[in-house]
Amino acid sequence: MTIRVLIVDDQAMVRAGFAALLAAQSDIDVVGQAEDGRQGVELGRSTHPDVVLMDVRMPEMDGLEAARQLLDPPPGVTHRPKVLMLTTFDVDDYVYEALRAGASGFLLKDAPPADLIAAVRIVAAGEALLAPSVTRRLIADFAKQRPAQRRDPALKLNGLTPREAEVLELIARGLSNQEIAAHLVLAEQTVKTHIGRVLSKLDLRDRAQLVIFAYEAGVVVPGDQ
Amino acid sequence: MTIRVLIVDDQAMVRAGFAALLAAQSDIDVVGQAEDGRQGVELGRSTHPDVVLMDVRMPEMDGLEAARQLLDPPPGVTHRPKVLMLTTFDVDDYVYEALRAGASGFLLKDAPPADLIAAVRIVAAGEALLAPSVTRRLIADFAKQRPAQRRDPALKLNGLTPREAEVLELIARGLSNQEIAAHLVLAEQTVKTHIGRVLSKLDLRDRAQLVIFAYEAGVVVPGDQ
DNA sequence: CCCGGGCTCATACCCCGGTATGAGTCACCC
DNA sequence: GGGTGACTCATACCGGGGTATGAGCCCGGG
Repeated sequence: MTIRVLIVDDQAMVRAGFAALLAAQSDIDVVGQAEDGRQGVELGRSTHPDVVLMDVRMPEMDGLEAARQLLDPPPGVTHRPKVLMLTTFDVDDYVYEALRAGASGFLLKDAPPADLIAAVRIVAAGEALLAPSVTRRLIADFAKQRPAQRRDPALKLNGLTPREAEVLELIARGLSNQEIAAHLVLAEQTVKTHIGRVLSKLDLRDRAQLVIFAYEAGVVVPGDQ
Repeated sequence: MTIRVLIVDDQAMVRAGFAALLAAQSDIDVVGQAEDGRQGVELGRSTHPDVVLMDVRMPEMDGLEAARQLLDPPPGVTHRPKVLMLTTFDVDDYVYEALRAGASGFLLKDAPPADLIAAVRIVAAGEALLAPSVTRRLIADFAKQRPAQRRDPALKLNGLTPREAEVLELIARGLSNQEIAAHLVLAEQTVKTHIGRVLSKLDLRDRAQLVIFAYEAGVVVPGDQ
């Protein structure tokens, strides 16, 4: 079972180098080469590679956009290759863009050839791999935006009772007082009472500020419903 | 300049294996071995290693807690080693805990010896490195919680006008209509008009849901004020 | 030139949300 | 047994928020 690889890079010499390197592996087939993003997307659709080596900076359509199109195909297109991004420069925002788009890896072109080959195999296997400097950034970012967020029952809900915390979460989900009452099988007034206490305990004004607090305190987290 | 390494693992054979492997490298010194977390923290403080190889599961004090203590030292202790977590099992929540605590890497013990050696060097150099399966999880998580968030001027604010977007952000900061009016030098009614249009465009009900939308869409981000 | 969209504002209405006050039940603890 | 705190609910008030309607201003584009 050979790994089908598509190489997308605007520099002919780079393409040739990678192609030669990879084609020399018995388990890897280079099924195509493209010199810009647009062509890369086309070839990606027609040659259905397992792995696309994608340069970041390219004329016509950059690697990020091309990766997005390959990874989020229009209805009808079923094939989704793995994308391994490559860059000459020591990264920056590109990385995050690429990862958000669903890329499986991010390597610097100055990596040892053996690393590149290993990377292709890893990515083809459904795993992922990043250049060490990229990994460091990602971890730092990850740690920063969720600083040692202990998941204990009691967050830092300044002395909220369980019931109050429950109400707070429902508010942060966008429910009205009536809906909360229905949800918890309570009278609407009871809900109001709880909310009143929460507001005073947290020193806030209205439910909009409660929602803000919930997000900032990690009671709810963007993207989990 | 040799790399000073401390090995923390409850299995004597594992310690011996790693020690032999690493000590054979000319640029690596094994400066100590510990068989549980508590001892690991002690030795970490006294032998000031550059890199700590830390097993996750251990009696007495697990690797996570030990890593936390080494990476977030009490006042007075200035030394902060890099921590490279090791595990036998294919990971889970441990990973996230470890990364939040500031670990520089996470490897599976079944990785090739050459990988372990390379990892020590990478981590010592201030970079980071993860096992491919871990990398995949981290990326997936990263991509999920910030889904393809285009950073262009226009987010995905379903056709909001600039003014409307501005109002939305102020709502997401917790301001009342009056305060928004004052802030933008407008009549309160004008603010209401804008909000009304935003609500209908986004198909939402009230300002609380607007706040939720703002966080989910990345108009505002937890922890940036 | 006129048309449309973005922005502004007024008047008027209604209801949800938040406040105030008081009170009843239950569980737990000294 | 009395006290405390969590939870429940009622009645009553009112002000902010959201809706509806209509209108004027300015700008850029057909």
